[in-house]
Amino acid sequence: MRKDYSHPIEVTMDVVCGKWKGVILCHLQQSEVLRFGEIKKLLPNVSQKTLTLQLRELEADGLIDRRVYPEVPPKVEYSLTDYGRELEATLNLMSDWGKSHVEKVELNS
Amino acid sequence: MRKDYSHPIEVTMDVVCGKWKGVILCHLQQSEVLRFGEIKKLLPNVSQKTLTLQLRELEADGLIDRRVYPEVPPKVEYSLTDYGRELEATLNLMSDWGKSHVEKVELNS
DNA sequence: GCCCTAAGTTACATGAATGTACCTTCTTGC
DNA sequence: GCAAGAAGGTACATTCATGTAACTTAGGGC
Repeated sequence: MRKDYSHPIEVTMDVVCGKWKGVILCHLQQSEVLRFGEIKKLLPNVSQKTLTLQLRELEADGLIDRRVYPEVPPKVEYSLTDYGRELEATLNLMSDWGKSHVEKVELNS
Repeated sequence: MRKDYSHPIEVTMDVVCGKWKGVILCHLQQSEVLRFGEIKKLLPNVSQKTLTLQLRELEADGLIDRRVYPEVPPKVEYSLTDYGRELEATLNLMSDWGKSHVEKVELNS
């Protein structure tokens, strides 16, 4: 953990609020297992370095599992841990709210 | 709205992921109405400028209401909009997860 | 007349987060 | 023996979010 939190929600936000973390988690929810390259294709605008970093942080926080196959070329698979799956309901609510927010904003324009 | 989103969860994260926004929303959930100074006391480490900015952004996104009383010295009250209240369940889940994450991390140390 | 008050604003500085470009690895297919 | 492939690492640059410090406003209490 990183610092002093005055409210438990800050913990969750710290863990989830990277620029790409939410989307990564959502995709892992749907697909169970994804390789690095597959995730990269799903997020066309993320850079290699940043994607690696976001995945490492999610791993360090215990949300995802990283399985390396000692092959060449390399093969690395990512999946949600049980612990990460405990965020499923939250992530789904956030997606739903986001969808309705988009619709709301489009109505007013 | 700010940019192209590839997934609806990005919208919610954009709206909620300021450094102080989650906590502000949680406090407004509990207290109904808070003055600027009260919020500031609840977040002892936020700077004046940043707090103002976060509140303005939440207002612009329709989550909170800002009521100015034309008095001197000024009086400004903030409260959740109905729309902001639709995030209640999400915020509560996030708080719960955060609490259990803290407990989990403390066990391993 | 002067200071205090609450909720700002402004100009400037800093740091963290993210991006770009290029290097590495070893094996298989040609 | 050369290139391609997947998943990185590294050095450096840039951008974005926050922070600091000082100024503003106008009425009430002294």
